[in-house]
Amino acid sequence: MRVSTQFPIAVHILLMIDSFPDLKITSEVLAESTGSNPVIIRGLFAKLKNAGLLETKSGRGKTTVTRPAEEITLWDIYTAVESDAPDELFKLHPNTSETCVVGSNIHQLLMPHLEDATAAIRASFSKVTLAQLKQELYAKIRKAK
Amino acid sequence: MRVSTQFPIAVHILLMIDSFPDLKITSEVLAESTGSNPVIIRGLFAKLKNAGLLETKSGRGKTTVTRPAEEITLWDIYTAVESDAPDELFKLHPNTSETCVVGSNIHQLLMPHLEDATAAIRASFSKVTLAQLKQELYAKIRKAK
DNA sequence: TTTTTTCGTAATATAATTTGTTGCAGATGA
DNA sequence: TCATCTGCAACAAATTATATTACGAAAAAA
Repeated sequence: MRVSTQFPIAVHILLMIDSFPDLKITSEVLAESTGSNPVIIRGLFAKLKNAGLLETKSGRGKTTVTRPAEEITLWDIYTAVESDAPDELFKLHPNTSETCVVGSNIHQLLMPHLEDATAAIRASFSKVTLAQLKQELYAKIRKAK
Repeated sequence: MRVSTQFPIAVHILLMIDSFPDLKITSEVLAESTGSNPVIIRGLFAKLKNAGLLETKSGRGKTTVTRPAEEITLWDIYTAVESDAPDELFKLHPNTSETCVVGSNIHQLLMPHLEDATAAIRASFSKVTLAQLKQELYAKIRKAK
């Protein structure tokens, strides 16, 4: 099982923008901070905008989080950026035999259990808000001082 | 998030071997049924043996499931075949900036939540046994008749 | 003991996916 | 009008997953 790195980067983006509303946080700055590159960031901008979590302006690097941080969960961010389809989370093998009793049934057999696991992930991620992450971040910064 | 196809294939393998103890189920047969190929199957044999779920004999294609189907869960199979490390399930971006407050903390910040999500998956998969899958398979076969 | 069958594993090749790069059009505000 | 960014397409590179070939070793049957 392998997730792309887009999810943590998306969290990173929202966290930075929401934490430092006065700074000019461009795709370039975020690329630097995330260790990614500007085009990936802009692609994530697009996805996050699409999910109604972010607003961008071309001119002056003014990106804003459109919802209060208390109302954005990790699951919101996750689904903004990656598919939540159980058979994409847990990939199925495409060429199972049609003639074999197991082969012809395995996908349907597994599917409800993959859906359950997906629901479990959703429940877990839904409990954590961006606001909470911000607090945890501040706590870490205070501690480091 | 993308899982490899190894997990469903591993389930497929155990299901077939346990369901048809009288048939000779070789890596070749399984390759045909799963739509994969013999070497992949043998690699999974090795992992499943390593996890104490399977026994193989070179000579006569006699593979046996070493535990009762009631005592093998989807999670057992999953961990036999794939890593259960939270930061492998949900991959983190490797090159975050050390100088940025967010960049230098994001991994530690996210980790506990990824662990929670992983635990949720474990709990979900742990509820389903191979015996249950067998029953569900039989039910499907009966229905199809 | 010889033959047959099948697993075990390494080496290599192919395919799929992800990530990174370059380039430029189109917004936006100074 | 100019500098600054986003948006997006096209392409390149890198990583990962899957498939193939090949051959030795183990086990059982002839």
